[in-house]
Amino acid sequence: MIYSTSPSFSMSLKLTSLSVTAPISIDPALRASDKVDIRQEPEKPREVSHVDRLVRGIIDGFREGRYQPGERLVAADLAAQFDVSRAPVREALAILVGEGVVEIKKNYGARIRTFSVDELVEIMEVTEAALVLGVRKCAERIGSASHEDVARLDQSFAQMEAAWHAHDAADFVDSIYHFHNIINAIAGNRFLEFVYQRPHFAFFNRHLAGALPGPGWQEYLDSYRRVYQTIREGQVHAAQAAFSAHMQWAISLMK
Amino acid sequence: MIYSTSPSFSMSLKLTSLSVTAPISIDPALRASDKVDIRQEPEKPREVSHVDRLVRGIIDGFREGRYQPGERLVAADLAAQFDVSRAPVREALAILVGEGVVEIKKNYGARIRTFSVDELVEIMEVTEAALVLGVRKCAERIGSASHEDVARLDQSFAQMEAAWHAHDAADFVDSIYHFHNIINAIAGNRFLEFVYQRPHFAFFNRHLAGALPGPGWQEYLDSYRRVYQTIREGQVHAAQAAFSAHMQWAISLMK
DNA sequence: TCGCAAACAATTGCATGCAATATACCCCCA
DNA sequence: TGGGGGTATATTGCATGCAATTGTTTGCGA
Repeated sequence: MIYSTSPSFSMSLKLTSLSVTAPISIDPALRASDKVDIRQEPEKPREVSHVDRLVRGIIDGFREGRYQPGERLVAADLAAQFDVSRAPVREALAILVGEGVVEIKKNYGARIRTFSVDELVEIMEVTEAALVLGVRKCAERIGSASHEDVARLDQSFAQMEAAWHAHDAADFVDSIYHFHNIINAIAGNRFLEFVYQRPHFAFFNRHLAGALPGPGWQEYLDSYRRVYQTIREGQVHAAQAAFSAHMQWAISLMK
Repeated sequence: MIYSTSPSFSMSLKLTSLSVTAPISIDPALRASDKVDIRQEPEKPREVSHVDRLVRGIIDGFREGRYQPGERLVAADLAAQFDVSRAPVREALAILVGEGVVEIKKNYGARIRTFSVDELVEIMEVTEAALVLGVRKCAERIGSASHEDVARLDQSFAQMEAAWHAHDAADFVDSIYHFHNIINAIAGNRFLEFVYQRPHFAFFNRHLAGALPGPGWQEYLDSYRRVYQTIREGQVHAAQAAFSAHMQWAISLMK
């Protein structure tokens, strides 16, 4: 079967690789919709395009602190850093502009966007609105979820606790992002997964770390423990309420 | 004041032009956040890049039926159609891939994505979750909204009614999209505006038109009238409930 | 007639080059 | 010393070219 490496699959792979951020890897099989001859594609060594590498690399670079918010990004420099020409760099930057992650100033360069507190609050509100859907549907479906999914949820919350105990705000925010990705996956709404995995959500999420290790550090984990436990117990309404309350509290804290 | 055409503004303009779709034009002044010397920028004849034109042109082409879902898009052809080289075409396609609007098959061409009913349902659920935030905050703030904003809301609903009476599903869906954009603007959450104006929402929204002029055509407008009226009266909870109920009803209709 | 394989054509992915232009620097002058 | 103007520089935006790779077609054999 030479055509097992179906082209539509390679594309859907590309799509996820564009939207997903470093530590989170979503099973590609989840995304494949129409074609049926989809499997893990063992032979191909995951050939990603330069554009994919660049988009990931730039976002990861930001997440890992290599690029600072507001920092100037010059296409030629990036091309040199990633050892490619400026054409794919420009395509990657175009994607990131569309994502709202970078701005391009003509004849000057791109730069990573910054956000005011007001903007972060607004982002939080929208994030809450979207994620509460995932929390609700996840709690509804946790009873019929696979053992692997439940285990991943447990493990993810454990990671969150670990990051919290280590007082590592960046890791903590990352683990929350990861936690919600698993919730969204169990919720079974692929579009929610897709939206939340868009670079701008991952990117904006990272921005929140800056405002985080504030006075409510203790409360933050407690809230998420409530969300986690009510989800595990399938208490749909309680989970939803716990999550919304947490987000509203976090928002009020930011102001 | 020679620096009135501030660079950050030209960028935010570019961003909106990337994300907004044809018939909907959001007042750029709404988007300008930090800098204050923002005005309609009268001297500059709105110089858009080729990439912007292409992104808009392709999405509009889809919205207006020029490109069909699943249709093959060849970069060289698009370059000829828009009278540019393939470089900006590739950048535009890269953006649209990131948006989930097109897929690119290597050495074959791009094509406009199609969606199953299941996927459309999932999209509707996320859309509801996001838009209900706008409906709520709009109802909260309608009392202190400017006369212009209220007038735009009224006018938008009138347009919706007109499209409905003309039995034009595409126009009707467009006017709903427009209606929600105004609601989001009044709601005052710019990130919600930004997210909802992303090409993939505009694009997905258009897909819904195909499933629309079904059995509940009458009910559809009635629902939105309830949403509109309760918003106008500032009945926060009722508006929220009316909108959610409508969406749930629409979703159940699709299954 | 059907299956299969090899050659062909078409298309993408990427590199490179050049013109337009915004920014930054420097020098001059007050 | 501070401000203003002109030049130089740096960077983008876009066009073009080429190689790699895929889809398609055609021809051959069973």
